[in-house]
Amino acid sequence: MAPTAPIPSFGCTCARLRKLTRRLTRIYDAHLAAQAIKVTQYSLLANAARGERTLSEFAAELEMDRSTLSRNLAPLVAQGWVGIAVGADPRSRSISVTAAGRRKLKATLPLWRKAQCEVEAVLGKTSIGELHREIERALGALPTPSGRHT
Amino acid sequence: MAPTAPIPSFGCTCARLRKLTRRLTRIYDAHLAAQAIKVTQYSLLANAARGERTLSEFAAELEMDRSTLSRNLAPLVAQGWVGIAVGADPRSRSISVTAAGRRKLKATLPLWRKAQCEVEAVLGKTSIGELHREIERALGALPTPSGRHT
DNA sequence: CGCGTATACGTGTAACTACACCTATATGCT
DNA sequence: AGCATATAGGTGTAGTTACACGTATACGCG
Repeated sequence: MAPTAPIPSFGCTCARLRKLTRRLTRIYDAHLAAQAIKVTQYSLLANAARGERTLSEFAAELEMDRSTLSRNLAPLVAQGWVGIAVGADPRSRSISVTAAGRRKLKATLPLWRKAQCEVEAVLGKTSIGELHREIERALGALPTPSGRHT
Repeated sequence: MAPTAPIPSFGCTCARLRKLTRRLTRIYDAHLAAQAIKVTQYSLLANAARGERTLSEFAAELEMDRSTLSRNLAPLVAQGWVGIAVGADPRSRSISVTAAGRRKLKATLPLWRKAQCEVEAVLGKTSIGELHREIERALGALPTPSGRHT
């Protein structure tokens, strides 16, 4: 085959998004490193601080696999920032932020803010607004994980 | 504590982006599952098909850690889709796509296209164009991994 | 030629991510 | 009460991601 066929996927939305995610994550993580916490963990902690919920509820909000969330919480629990207790339904687990977790959030907030500000500065207020709008639009339109099969 | 201080990070660009990435990845992976390949692997394979390069060059293009790329290539090598040979400089590794890899690409392309089309359909041609533009704009503005330290 | 430095990779470690499958408990129906 | 089914989590396995550090080879200078 002479033309070798035009193999695209250089315009793969998913790949482009993943590349951007890699870059952004590195920037945030660099800022948060001073508090020895990653942006993924900080986000989790901040979200958990919104109120006590079960693992399933939390996972559904984040649209993350329950097992993924369970494992991502492990380091936070190990640091004493998050507590996991048996819920009303003994099958469920209630996720809560501890006092230490709240202190950690408070200590990390300025660093996160600096990261966010840097990104906004580099991108420009308008541009980041557009980016957010597009992200939200996509999140609004794209199908949600829906129900698990098994 | 009544006010508890306004802890944000619900507008964290990184977190929103990661959420969107999770959703998109699931969609693409669902389509590609019929060919037992993930979108990350397909992207890697398609990119590798652009020409033989060293690991470092490839990693720089993808803005991915060399060690990450090395490990992500492992499954592709195991499947016989990608070959890794010692380069001109014996320290370097030359990454190439095998004949089997090209066949795999050909077989997978329609599935990827369906995934991409579904995303475009759900988002709408205009919207996905905007999303891409914003992603590219961000990629153009944000600092590149720059130099490794060590 | 030999030594110091820079470069190219690999390994160790750790976290993020998801699917398949297992266990335990709740719930509804008979 | 008893069984079938559904729901909540956990474990196994595998892949994605990056940083710190180690090894090997190249390269330049004395």
